[in-house]
Amino acid sequence: MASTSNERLIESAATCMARDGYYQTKISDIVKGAGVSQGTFYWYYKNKEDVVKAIFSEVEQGLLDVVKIGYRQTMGTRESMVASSVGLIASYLRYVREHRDAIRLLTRCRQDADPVVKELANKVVRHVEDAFFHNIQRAKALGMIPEQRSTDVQAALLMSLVDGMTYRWLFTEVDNDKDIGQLSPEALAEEIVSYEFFGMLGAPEEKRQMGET
Amino acid sequence: MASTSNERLIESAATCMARDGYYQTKISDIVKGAGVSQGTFYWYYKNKEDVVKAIFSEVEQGLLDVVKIGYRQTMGTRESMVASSVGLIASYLRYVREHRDAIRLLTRCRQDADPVVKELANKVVRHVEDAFFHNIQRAKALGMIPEQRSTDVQAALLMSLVDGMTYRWLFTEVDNDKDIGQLSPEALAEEIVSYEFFGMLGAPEEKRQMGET
Amino acid sequence: MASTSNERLIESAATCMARDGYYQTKISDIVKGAGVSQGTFYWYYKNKEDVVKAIFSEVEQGLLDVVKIGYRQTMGTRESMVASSVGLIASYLRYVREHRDAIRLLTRCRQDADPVVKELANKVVRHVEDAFFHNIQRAKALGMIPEQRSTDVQAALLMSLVDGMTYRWLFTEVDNDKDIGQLSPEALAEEIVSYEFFGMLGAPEEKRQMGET
Amino acid sequence: MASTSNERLIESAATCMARDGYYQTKISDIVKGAGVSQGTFYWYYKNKEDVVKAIFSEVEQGLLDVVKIGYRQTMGTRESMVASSVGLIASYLRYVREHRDAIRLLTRCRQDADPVVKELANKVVRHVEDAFFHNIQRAKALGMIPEQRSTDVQAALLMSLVDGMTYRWLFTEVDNDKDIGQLSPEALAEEIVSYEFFGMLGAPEEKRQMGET
DNA sequence: TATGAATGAGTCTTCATTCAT
DNA sequence: GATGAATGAAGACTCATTCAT
Repeated sequence: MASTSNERLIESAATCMARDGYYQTKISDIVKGAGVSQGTFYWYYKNKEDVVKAIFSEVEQGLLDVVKIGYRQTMGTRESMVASSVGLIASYLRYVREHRDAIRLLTRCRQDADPVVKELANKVVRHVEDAFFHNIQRAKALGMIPEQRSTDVQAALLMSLVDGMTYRWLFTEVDNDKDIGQLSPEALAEEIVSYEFFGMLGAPEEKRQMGET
Repeated sequence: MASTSNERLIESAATCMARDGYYQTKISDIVKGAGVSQGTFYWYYKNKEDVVKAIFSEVEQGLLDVVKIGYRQTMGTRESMVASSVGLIASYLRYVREHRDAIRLLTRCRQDADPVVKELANKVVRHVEDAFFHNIQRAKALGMIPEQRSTDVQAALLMSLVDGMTYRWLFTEVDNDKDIGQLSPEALAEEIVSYEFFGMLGAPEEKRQMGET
Repeated sequence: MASTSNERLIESAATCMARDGYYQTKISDIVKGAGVSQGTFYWYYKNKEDVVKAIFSEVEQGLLDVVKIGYRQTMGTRESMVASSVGLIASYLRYVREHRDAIRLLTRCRQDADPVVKELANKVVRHVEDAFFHNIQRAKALGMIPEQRSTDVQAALLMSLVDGMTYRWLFTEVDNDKDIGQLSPEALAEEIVSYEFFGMLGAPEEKRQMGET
Repeated sequence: MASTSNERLIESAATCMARDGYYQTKISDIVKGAGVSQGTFYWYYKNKEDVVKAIFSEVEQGLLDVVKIGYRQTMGTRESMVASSVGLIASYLRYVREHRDAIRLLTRCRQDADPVVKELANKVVRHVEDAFFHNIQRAKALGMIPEQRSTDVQAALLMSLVDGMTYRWLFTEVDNDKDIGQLSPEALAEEIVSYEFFGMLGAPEEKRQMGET
């Protein structure tokens, strides 16, 4: 509770920037949110760029920790692969839900922030995609996924899927969003992973079911 | 040739805003790019919001025209469905490549622009997603796609895929981007559609091929 | 009378900066003095540095025009040399009195201004000293002044004399200043030139007079 | 060795202010240079004005001690007068060279500092000029210098000479300054005194030498 | 239609100064 | 004696917008 000025500043900065964007957030908004004076901001940070860096470095590690756990060591059945993927994506979704502000800030800054911050944000996301890439590569090496398709493209497709759905899930206003925002992390993860592995046509058993119907 | 001030303003605005973002683009940048005076801008437009609207209304119809062609009327084989999807996505990609600036502007404004413009941009994208939704629904009605999964979610997944890959394809610097930026619209469309229908595990024939190897 | 905003700005800037110094002069002071708005300043000038440059380039030419007239072409008597020197210094003094503000600004900026402005101010003064140097050199070439002493040092001594006395004459408050501030340009010029040529011991005829007394 | 915080503050203040000027020197610069904290400054001094006063009171006495030694008691030859003047100016130059920072600070503060400090700096210089004044007056009383010219003006001329040349000698960058900066205190003193007494036309013996050549 | 001078509110940033520890 | 966190007033600069011509 008796948080330090510094902590209050970081938190307020994340909240404001997630809500209003990097450029639209004024230092005066941040300090108002933190309940400190204008000068105090500059005691801790050189400028806006500086706070964002601090926020990013916190979030990057968290994200990577989650994604790297997905690294598969041994062969398994297709079912176990799918199940562990669902588990991975679900942890990812739980993580981002816990860190909504930082994640939204990250997403926004990839498009709108000054060049240094932009590049930093993209680097974070690139690191996550790299982790996805290695997971796919490993699955191919273990013979669990066919090798025809480019792993680069597949990692990009997966990243697009996860990224886009995360945004829809967390940040799109409900009335526009049908029911996606209501899904549990696990349910959404299941949808994503099903799509990831089987596409719109679904898993064989699903197809079988369909054939039977 | 001798384009009007108005045309030059629209074009300059699109270029500047695509490059710098909505808020970061100054009226003075736009008029500089258009080679007219500050006052002239205000003769044609009330403010920044006003130009963006003009740009958006141009692009929305184009996008919808492309997507609505994909609306399937009659039953066909799975192969023809996939082929026509590839055709659809490829036209989409060709279209956005032709209208890079407007598309990038649209994408950026969904996240960073004043509320009215933001909502406008999101509406355009929502319309595209609706078109996807109806295409999927129709395919389900024709029995070409299993019906278990929520069409809402599937449309969102497809939109994420198309949106994310479009961004990667057009706007990410090459060195970070491996070879995605180099793909032809057709090749990229093929990758997306394959993923869309069959996921990472690939189409049955691909799996068969793999099995035979 | 109906002077332009630009003219009013230049004049106000010179007045303020002469009075308060480069760094202590606020843009808000300048615009207040000019009776225009803050924004108007920035329409005409990039910043403080920019106005000062404009002021300096005006004054430099004026100063050089005065000093260069002193360039002696033909041999003459010692009396004519002294007389023409008095004329030169007197015009110089009249000029600086007419341009008090610019001159004071120049003097202050040689010590206190940002590096670019400082260097600019010093350059102006160096040009004046160069003109003095050439005048002395020419007088030596014509055999009117002994050649033992270094012309560099002599020019510097003369510059110190003129500079220091100008400052005392124009800018030192009277009560501290005995009667120097009351002298006419011609009287002060006569004092300076007498010292310049004959030093404290005075001209021969003066010495003679003294001897006779 | 282990100098006190107070000593370190004084020294740092002199260094910073000599280099950057009164107004441009921040308290934070001073404490950085002294290696103490911001708060410590305010333990010893009320504000910037306060430190400068401390610095000035140190330097004033030193300067006066040097100049007052020049006070002539008894009649002598013109040569001895010149020689003792050279000695006086040379001590002065040695002194200011030893106290460069304080001297530069003093010089700068005469033009740019807040009114109290400015007046203080001017008072120091006025005291020096008074000492010059009395020396000249005494020389006149002893009949060693003609009396026509105003002693006030002569003292001011001498002060200008000494002041200007000191500045040139110590503080002007070499490449702009030809060789003045390279002179020894004695050589420069000789130049100044020769000019002081005989002006540009030189001493009689010099003129004779010239005539003989 | 078109110009560009003029405005002033809005922000970032600096820095002397205070004060609890 | 000494620290350094905290303050807030002051000042530079930006930029959307207006308006007379």
